[in-house]
Amino acid sequence: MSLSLYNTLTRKKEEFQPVHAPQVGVYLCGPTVYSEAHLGNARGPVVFDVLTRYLRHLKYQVRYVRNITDVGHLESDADTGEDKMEKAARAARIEPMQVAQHFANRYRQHMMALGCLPPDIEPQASGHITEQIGMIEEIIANGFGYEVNGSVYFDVPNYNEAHRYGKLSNRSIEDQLGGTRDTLAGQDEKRSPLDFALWKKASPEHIMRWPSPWGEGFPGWHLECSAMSRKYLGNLSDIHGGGLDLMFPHHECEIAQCQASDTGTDESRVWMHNNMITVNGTKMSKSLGNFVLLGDLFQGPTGPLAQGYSPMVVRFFLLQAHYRSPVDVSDDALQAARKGYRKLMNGLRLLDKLVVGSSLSVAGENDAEPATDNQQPTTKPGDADLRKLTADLYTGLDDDLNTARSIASLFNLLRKFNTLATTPAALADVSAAALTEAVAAYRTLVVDILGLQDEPRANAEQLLELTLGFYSEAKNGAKEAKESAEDATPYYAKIDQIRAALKEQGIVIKDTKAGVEWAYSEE
RNA sequence: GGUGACGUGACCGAGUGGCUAGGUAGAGGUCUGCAAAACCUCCUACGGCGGUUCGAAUCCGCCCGUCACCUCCA
Repeated sequence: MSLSLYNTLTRKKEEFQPVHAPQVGVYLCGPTVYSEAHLGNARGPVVFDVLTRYLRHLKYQVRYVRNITDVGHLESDADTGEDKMEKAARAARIEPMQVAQHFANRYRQHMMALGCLPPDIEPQASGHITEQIGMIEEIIANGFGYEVNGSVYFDVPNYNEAHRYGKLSNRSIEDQLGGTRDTLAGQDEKRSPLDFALWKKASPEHIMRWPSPWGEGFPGWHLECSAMSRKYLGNLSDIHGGGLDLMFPHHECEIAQCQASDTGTDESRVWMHNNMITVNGTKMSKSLGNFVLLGDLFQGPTGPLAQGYSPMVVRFFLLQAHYRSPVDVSDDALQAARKGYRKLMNGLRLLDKLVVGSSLSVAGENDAEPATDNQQPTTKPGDADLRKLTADLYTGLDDDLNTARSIASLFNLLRKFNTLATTPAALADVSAAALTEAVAAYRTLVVDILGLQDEPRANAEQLLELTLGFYSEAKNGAKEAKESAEDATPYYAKIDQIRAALKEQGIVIKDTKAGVEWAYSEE
């Protein structure tokens, strides 16, 4: 079995072949940090987290790059003065970089909560202005860029002569010219409406600006990824990804920039695009205002949802669908996911008992029949079924990262585990080897690859209060018994038992006039 | 207008032409002091109309419907 991935560039599933095995370079277009991340923003990171986890499981040496775009993109072509970052900064009366830092911090928190391992490199666009300028110079030198009034544009028609602009999104420039909508303002500098900015001259009020050969300005909207991918993953990375809505123009422009610069490649061998998250069938987006912010979602009711859902439930929910399918958010769907997630976690907790139970039953078997051969049979009748279920775990993942199928396989294996746990006869029917293998595979897939962890639902202090409640009841019982001259011994026994049990946990009970209190033991 | 998806049982959601997806909900049962969990059984669908085929949810055509991108967007 080997991993195959759907490549947007070739429009088919391809067996994954690293450019330089065993190294694998993965790039995911990260957030523009001018606002809170919403659920839709989480899908790509979760999918790519599973992808990189799985690649590592397959023994590849992965370098995972996920950028932070902290150079604000302009609100529109027409708006030459203010960009998103500056707008947010002005609203909050702080530095644009403070805005970027704030939302980058929030983003990392949310991603961590969702179980996404931090990327190996998290480059910031603002820290790679030099690299971006260098790339622009190459593009100009190669005849695919031109300067006008301190701005530099990418010459799409000219580029299209030598290469094909639109190879990723399957568009032709004729179609795009024909279908151009209302002429946008601020386009007069461009030779063609299809051209896009590589460098923009900063207007006097523009705060985020850097010096360049063309004067003070800031880099274009697609350049940072091309420049940073090249810097950290070389001229040709293995996998480049993002949301479907980034395919055009963002990724298309990235490819053009790489081909037009000295990079001279498609930037990445495989291009992957995750589908959108929808609300009532419509794409969740900032502009439509139908978004669910991650911070709100984890906390409680928000937008179309009547209640909150924990990060792990959200992660499981996202992984229950294939990444190229749209996913619709609703309370019904999330609640169903929550139950499924908990079922999977209960299974995780069952695993240890299962192995212990197995060895015990094996020992008992041998004790009962000391005369029989002491050697454990290497295979038993139940092994075939168990091994089949185990092997099936990865068929989904191997097929274009189909987490939905692998999760279905997990539930099938879990049913088997539950049967084994409750049916000694069935347990005796499988060999320790097959069982150990199955248990390890389940745990590896759930924890290491899908990145699902048990979320503690019970609060330790609340559980302690509960215990202290029973303690108080025993105390009262003892008191009443004493007053009515009855035997209080059973109550004292219970009291002592609770005190001893808690003491083992490092907790001492203190009977005060105000009531029962506790403290950490100082011993 | 161009490009590209998608329409699966009560809900969510996989699906490589023939073999049970899975989760949730519902019904019945086993187990159980009660309950929960677990297990077993059931409900078992593929937008419509044609076509290809021994056989199609799966391939082809048309129609209906939904969505996405073409403008910042994961």
